[in-house]
Amino acid sequence: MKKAEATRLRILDTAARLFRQNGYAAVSLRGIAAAEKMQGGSLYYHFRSKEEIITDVLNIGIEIVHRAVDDALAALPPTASHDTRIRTAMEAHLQALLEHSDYTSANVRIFGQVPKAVQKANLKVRRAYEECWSDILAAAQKAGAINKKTDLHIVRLMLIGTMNATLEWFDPKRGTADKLAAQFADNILNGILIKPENS
Amino acid sequence: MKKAEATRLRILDTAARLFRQNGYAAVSLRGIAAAEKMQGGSLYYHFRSKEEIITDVLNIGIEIVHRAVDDALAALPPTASHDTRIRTAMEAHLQALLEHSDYTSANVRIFGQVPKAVQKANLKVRRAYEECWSDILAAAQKAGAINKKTDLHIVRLMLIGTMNATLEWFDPKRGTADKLAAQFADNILNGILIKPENS
DNA sequence: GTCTATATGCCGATAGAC
DNA sequence: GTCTATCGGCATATAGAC
Repeated sequence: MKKAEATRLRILDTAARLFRQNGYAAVSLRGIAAAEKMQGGSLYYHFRSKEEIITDVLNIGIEIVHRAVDDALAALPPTASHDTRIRTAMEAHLQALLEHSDYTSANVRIFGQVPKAVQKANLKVRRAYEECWSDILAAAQKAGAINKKTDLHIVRLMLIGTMNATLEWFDPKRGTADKLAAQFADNILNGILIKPENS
Repeated sequence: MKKAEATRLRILDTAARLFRQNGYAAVSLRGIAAAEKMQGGSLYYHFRSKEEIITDVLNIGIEIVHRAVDDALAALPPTASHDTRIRTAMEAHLQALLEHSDYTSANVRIFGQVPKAVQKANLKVRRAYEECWSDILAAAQKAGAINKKTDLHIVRLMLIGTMNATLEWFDPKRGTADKLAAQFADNILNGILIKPENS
C-alpha cells in the first residue's frame, strides 16, 4: 500500500471517531488534522472537501455493518431456523455498531446532520443494506415463521431503529453487544406480554 | 401575558423548529432571529446565550411528552388492562413526538449534539419521564402481564428507543402516529414470530 | 425592546514554498 | 506530501443609540 493511501485511511479513521463523538458541524478539518498531527491545509492533498470526507465515512459505515451481517449469516448451517437467522443478524449488527466500527456508529449518529447532497450519496448503500434485512424477514414470513398479515416494512424499521437507538445509552462496562442482542431478540421475537392461554 | 414573555415563547418555538430541522451547531442565533424578523443582537434581551435557549427547548420537550403520557393514562378507566395502558402510553408518546411538538422532536434529535453541561441540565426531567415508563411496566409485571424474569430496564430502553427512532423516517403523508403506535404495540407486545403450539 | 456596529475568533478552502 | 500564510465568511457575544 502506498503512503498516501495509508494516510488517507488514517485520516478517515480519525474523522469517523470524531464525527461519532461530536457530530458533523462541531468537527473541524483543523481538528481532524490535529488529531493526526498534521496541519489543516494538508488534508486537501487527500480530500477535496469536508463533504468528501464525510461521504466516505458514511458509505464505509454501512458497508461494514452490511458485510458483518452477510458474513454471520453465511457462517450458519443451511438448516438454521429463521429464529436463529434473525438473532444472528441482530447480533452482527449490534457488534458492528457498538464494538467494532466508528464508521457505522458515526453513520447512525450524524446522517441526519449532513448536507442533503451527502445524504443522497449514501442512499445507495443504505438501500442495499435495508434489502438484506427485507430478505431475511421475507424468507421467515414465507416459511410461516412470521404471520402473513404482519407488515414487514414496519418490522424492518422497528428492528433497525431499536438497535441503532442503543448507541445513545449502551455502556460496554455494563454488558456485551451479544448479550444485548439476545435480550432484544427475546423481547421482540416472542413479545413482552404473557399470552392468555388458548384454553 | 407581558410582551416580553410572549416574545420569549415565540423565539423558543422558532428555535425548537430550527434545531429539530437542522441540528444544534448548524442553527445560528442570527438564523433564529431572522425567522422572527429580528436582529441577532436582540435575542440577548431575552436570553443570556445560545446555551440558555437550547436548555429551555430541551426541558420543554420532555415536559410536553411526559404530560401527554400522564394525561392519556389519567383519562383511562381504572379497569383498563395493562395491555391497554401500554398501548395508550405509546400512542401519546408518538403523537407528541411526530405530530404535536417540535420541542420533543428537537430533544430527541439533538440531545447528543449539545454541550455536556446542557445535557446535564436536562437529566432531571428526562429521569422523571423515564420513571413514568418504569412505573407503567413495573405495574404490568407485578400484575402478571409481563414475565417476572423480563428485564424491565431493557424493555423501557427498547420501547422509548424504537419510538424515538421513527423520527428519522416517519412520513405523515403515509399514515398517522396512532396507526403507527398500534402496529408497534402489536409487534412488540405480542412478538413477531408465530409461537410453536404447546400441543 | 429592538436596533446598529463591532470585538474576537474559528471555519472551509486556496496558493505557493519546501 | 506537508508546511505556512492568508482569504472571505460567519459564529457568539457585547456596547450603546434610540
